[in-house]
Amino acid sequence: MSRKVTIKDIARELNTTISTVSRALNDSPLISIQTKALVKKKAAEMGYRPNSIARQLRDGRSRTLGLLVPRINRAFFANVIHGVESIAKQEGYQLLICQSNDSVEEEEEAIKTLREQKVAGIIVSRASDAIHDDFYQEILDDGIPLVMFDRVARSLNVNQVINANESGSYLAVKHLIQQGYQKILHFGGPLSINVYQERYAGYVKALAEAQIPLDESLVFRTVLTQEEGQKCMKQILERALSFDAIAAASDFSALGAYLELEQAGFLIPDQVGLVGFANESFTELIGMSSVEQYSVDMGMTSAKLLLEEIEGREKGAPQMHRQMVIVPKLVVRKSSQKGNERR
Amino acid sequence: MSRKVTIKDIARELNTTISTVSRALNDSPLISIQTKALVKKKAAEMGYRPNSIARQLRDGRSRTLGLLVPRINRAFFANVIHGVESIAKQEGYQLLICQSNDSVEEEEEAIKTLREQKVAGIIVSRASDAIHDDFYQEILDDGIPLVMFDRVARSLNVNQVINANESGSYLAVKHLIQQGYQKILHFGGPLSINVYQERYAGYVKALAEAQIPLDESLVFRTVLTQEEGQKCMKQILERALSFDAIAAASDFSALGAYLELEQAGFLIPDQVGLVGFANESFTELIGMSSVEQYSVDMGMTSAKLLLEEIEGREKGAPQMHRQMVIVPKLVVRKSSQKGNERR
DNA sequence: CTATTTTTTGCAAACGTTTGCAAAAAATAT
DNA sequence: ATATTTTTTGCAAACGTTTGCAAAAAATAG
Repeated sequence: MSRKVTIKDIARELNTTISTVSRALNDSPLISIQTKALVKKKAAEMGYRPNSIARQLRDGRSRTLGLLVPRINRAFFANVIHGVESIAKQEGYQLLICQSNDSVEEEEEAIKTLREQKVAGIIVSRASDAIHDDFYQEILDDGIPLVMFDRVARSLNVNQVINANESGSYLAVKHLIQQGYQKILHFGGPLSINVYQERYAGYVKALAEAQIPLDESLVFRTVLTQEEGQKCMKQILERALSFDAIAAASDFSALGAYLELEQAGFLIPDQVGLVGFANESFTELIGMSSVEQYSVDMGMTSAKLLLEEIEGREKGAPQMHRQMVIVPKLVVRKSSQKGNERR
Repeated sequence: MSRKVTIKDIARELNTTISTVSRALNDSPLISIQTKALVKKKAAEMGYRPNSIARQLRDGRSRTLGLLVPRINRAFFANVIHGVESIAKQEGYQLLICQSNDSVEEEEEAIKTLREQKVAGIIVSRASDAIHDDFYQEILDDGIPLVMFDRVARSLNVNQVINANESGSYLAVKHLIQQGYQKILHFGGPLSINVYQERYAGYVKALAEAQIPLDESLVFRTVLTQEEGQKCMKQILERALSFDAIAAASDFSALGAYLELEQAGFLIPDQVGLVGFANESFTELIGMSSVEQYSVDMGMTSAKLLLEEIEGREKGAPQMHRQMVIVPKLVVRKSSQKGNERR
């Protein structure tokens, strides 16, 4: 029935004008308490709901944040979303969530629609096949508040929230070495993505420190998904490559390897040590060591950073780009502890 | 620099009017191909981006769908979101995603903001502590296109996409019985939520069919999370309650039980059989039988239903409320197959 | 009781679109 | 050439808000 009640309707009922109604509902000091009460009562009575579209159009800003992730149904990103959402809600912002399905095209498409929606700012983690940064430079040039997290464009002067990936990976590999493993494989991702480049660097660093010569034939690129991990492991076994541990840049590829090894009858951790990355919830269940990334905090931090930027701009504060680095933690479980060396 | 380019700016540059520009950009047949080309070229050149806020205000409908789930970081819902998102994107709709954190208050709050955002329609799965339906009746009365999925209000005349929960649960329990288990516990949820009521009904039905008398002391309500499952299991063991299997209405509570049993030295499936519900990805890893719910399809179906409803209204088609029932599948794994009876 | 100040209200413009209707321009028919 | 039709363009209103400024009402001062 009462299709849509507007402030106009309320004004008519009350024999007053829309300005009065608007101000009353917004608790403007210009309005007497009596009228305020009157208006509010009538508004409630008539079932008035503010039209935020109209409001947004009127005053430019939209109180909606855009959030773009590679995939929603992955624990890491789901947790980040959760973190962002909690802060956004707290500050009265809506969230527009998109996924790029790890494709640059979809990523650019999503950004485009987010911009058309006039979001107040954007939080993004890049697709795994992203290469160039000019796209984001453009967003910055246009003055859209932006925060990148996890998979970022390091070269860009932009707010970013990242993991100390190198040190996380370093910790993992160092741990493997301390456990007595010698020939450690690395399952990594494309070096064009900061996180994989950095995790690789951590691997290299730990080996160097232990004076183990780097053997590039032990390094496998773009082994990130469970399928890829399993397939890669299978090929390695077929080729009878000699190794005794795997430091994976992804829990999923580690899982693939784990399943393949188990099926092939290898003993973990006695014959092969295994460490993943991200501490996805399944790792606990199968006793796989991994690197905790504090994903929820990452989301909360990203949201806070973005909101500060947005509000700073509104106040005309000097612009500033911050980089927050979250220090990860190695979670040691069974998969990387050789029985005879367990303390 | 070029803060925001509007059709007005384009019109000025081209010495024409906004109506022409608008029509040209929208490929109206009223405009000559030459002007269309001219306008489009200029628009691209000036970096014009349509302001969808203005567009939405102008023509009422918003091409944004509201999606409200209890929790984002849970595989089932993440997959549903994924499904909804794929259809929405395909049809050119945005998605506004909210979570209720399983609280009715937050749920109502979220619905309120979704309505203020003037979403074209809403897809919702209710909080686990939801009781009454009048809230949703109101939304229906206001003519907002609505689809409920999974946790729905069965009594309401509203579009719904649900699982055949009863038959899923029935299959699970029947399977346990066939495997030779006799004293089967049920870990359930509040009966005010359709899914738990129905899963309980399936449990009851399977027992009745096998002529096993129903023993209410074997039924535990509100054992849904991993923590609850673990705690409940612990108490059961302490009380030395006699049982040989568990049919859980949630994979998470089943997981809790699994861990507690394992810790207590019980053998699964030899001493205790276990079946969960939802087929969360971790179930495969630990070999736990479960009921597949086709979550991505559920999301896609919900989105399609909602879009049909929305477009039907625009065309003034007769209103209709559909109920889609997805038939679940029992996935049998190790946790419910007694060694000696394995075929 | 009038003059001044303070408080409260109303008018009207603006945000960026889309679109019905009228007007102008171009094309066709006489 | 003019009259008629068809194609293309422009004018102006509308969507529901917020807000600067002027006007009215109420309160205070003289």
